[in-house]
Amino acid sequence: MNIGNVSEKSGLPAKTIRYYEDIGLVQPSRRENGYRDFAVQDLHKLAFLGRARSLGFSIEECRTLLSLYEDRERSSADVKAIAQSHLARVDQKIEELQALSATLRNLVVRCHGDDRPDCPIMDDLTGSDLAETQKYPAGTTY
Amino acid sequence: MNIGNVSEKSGLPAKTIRYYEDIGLVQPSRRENGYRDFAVQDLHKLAFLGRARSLGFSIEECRTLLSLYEDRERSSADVKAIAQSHLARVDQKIEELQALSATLRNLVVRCHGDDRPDCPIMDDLTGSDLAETQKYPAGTTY
DNA sequence: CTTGACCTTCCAGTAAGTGGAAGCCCTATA
DNA sequence: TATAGGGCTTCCACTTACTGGAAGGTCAAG
Repeated sequence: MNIGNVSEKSGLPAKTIRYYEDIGLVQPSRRENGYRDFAVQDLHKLAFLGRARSLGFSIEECRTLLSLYEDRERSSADVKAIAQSHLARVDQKIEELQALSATLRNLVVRCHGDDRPDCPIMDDLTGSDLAETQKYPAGTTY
Repeated sequence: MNIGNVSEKSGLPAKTIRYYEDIGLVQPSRRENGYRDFAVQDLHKLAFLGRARSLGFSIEECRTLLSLYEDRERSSADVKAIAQSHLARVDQKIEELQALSATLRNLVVRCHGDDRPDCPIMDDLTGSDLAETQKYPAGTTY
């Protein structure tokens, strides 16, 4: 199979597939004319990678998952561990973004959004709602 | 003020401050010995940038916010627009991650996590829960 | 005079690709 | 048979927002 064919079937851009070869995730053979020649197994691997990436696994996690994928003796515990730590990262990120969202939303609703310069968002960014003494402790010189 | 001093006061690493100068966010003057010499206004700008970055605004948004910060005639509407579109992006990201989290969680709870190779997570990644005809439509040749 | 903390610049690397240029290869058609 | 097109190749640069490190100049203290 040529790369265009594999690209279409796997849903991955040809560029990405070449990149995956570069970093050793797939090793297609070559024809005499230099064209890559993908086996069905390569296509399966690439589809696997596409799905794993779409679930947010990092390339290095994908590499490990791929080796587990090819290991008939694997323990599901090893797979689960990777998924679990990824899930934890995702959930952590969600929490961070939710806190961020709350802060931003609060600023946005308090901003009039008119043609005057007064702006609680700017006030937050400039720290102008903090006491001067907190921003620049007494006795500070520059 | 030397960069170390500004770094400490703004909470930004010296490396980051130099980078911000590189991309034109601050323009400290130079002493005879080549050292950067930051004015109090520079410190304010850097603190502003630190806060804006911590709220997730991109560097380019920060650049715009900084110009609004320095514009006494600005409209709060301009500031609000930036914050609002950023908020929308954040909320969108949260939704994506929540969908992702749900999918991962579902896979994780269904995985026994023992020493056998059976694994719903792997099944998802390999698409083995899809009908073969869906994966490889009849008549497909490689 | 030396030591150590600061400061300087420049280069490289991060994650995971994406865009583009220059140049083969293959097939169909005029 | 010449040529046009589409597909394939490699290589380089760019993206975001820094971060690490090397090599070397500067400054104040002891």
